[in-house]
Amino acid sequence: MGLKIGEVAKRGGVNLQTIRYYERERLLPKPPRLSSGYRMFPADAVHRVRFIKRAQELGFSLAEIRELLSIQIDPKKECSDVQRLAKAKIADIDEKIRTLEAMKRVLSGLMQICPGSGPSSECPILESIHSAEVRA
Amino acid sequence: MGLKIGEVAKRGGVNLQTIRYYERERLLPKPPRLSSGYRMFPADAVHRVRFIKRAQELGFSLAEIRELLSIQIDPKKECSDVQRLAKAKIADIDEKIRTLEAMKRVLSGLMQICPGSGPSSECPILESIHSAEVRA
DNA sequence: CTTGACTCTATATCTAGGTACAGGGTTTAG
DNA sequence: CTAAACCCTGTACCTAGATATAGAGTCAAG
Repeated sequence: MGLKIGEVAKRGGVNLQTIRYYERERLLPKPPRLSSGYRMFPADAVHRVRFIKRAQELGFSLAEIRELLSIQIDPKKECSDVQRLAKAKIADIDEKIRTLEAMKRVLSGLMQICPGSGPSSECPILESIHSAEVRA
Repeated sequence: MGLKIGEVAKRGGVNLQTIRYYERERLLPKPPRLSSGYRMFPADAVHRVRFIKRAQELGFSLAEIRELLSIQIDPKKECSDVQRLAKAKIADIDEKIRTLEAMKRVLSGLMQICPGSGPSSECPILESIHSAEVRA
């Protein structure tokens, strides 16, 4: 019973080196070793790895994921701790979206005034970049 | 006539090392040197630096900015080349916004089902991350 | 003429999240 | 028994966009 590192990596859908990296970064607990020194992971290490990848997809950094994992494990921690992190992350996401929308507005505006032909030396897009400012 | 590197950095609003970095990365042309080896920049190097920072604010990478600059300088290049880059960049931005909105939807959904109190071991947010999937 | 501000090159460091390689030891199938 | 496939540690490398440091040379003011 127990999985060797290659199996955890394959089932978790990540590179083998990534498993060792997560262990170093304290995202996975240090597993017991065989007498040969081989790591033997409990089966739920695979779930842990997938949790990490899913949380990354949701925009959490590894540092934040480490915090989520510690909340999950610590029985003194509460749901509200998780909510706090989720709320902060939503605010982050909103901020990023606002910035991107501002960028898009500026670029779209420039596209409309550019004739799309003629020498680039007179291109209004290039001219405008000289004075463009993005604000979220 | 001509500016030393520190002056260009100060007026361009960037670190002095950044000027040398931009030169290495071919974002700024190699300036002539005094007999001492000091770089002497033409006055418009400052405009070039500001152009780079503005384009970064618009979401262009340094590689893309290098291309924008080459378009601007090459008299054979056309406005349409600039439009092509701007259009691609808008598509990039849209893609990023869609991804972020998908993340936000997932997180917001999780927030709503979480009671906000009780032990984290039963937190539906944590449980859901185990099966969450983000799609733009 | 000295001193402080400036510049030079080359190299190292940083963040974030990994990936790759070298040089070994172990396990398993045949 | 041997060879492939696996694992170990330690170290180096990668992207992107810079920033910092070391050690040396130069310039300008008083």
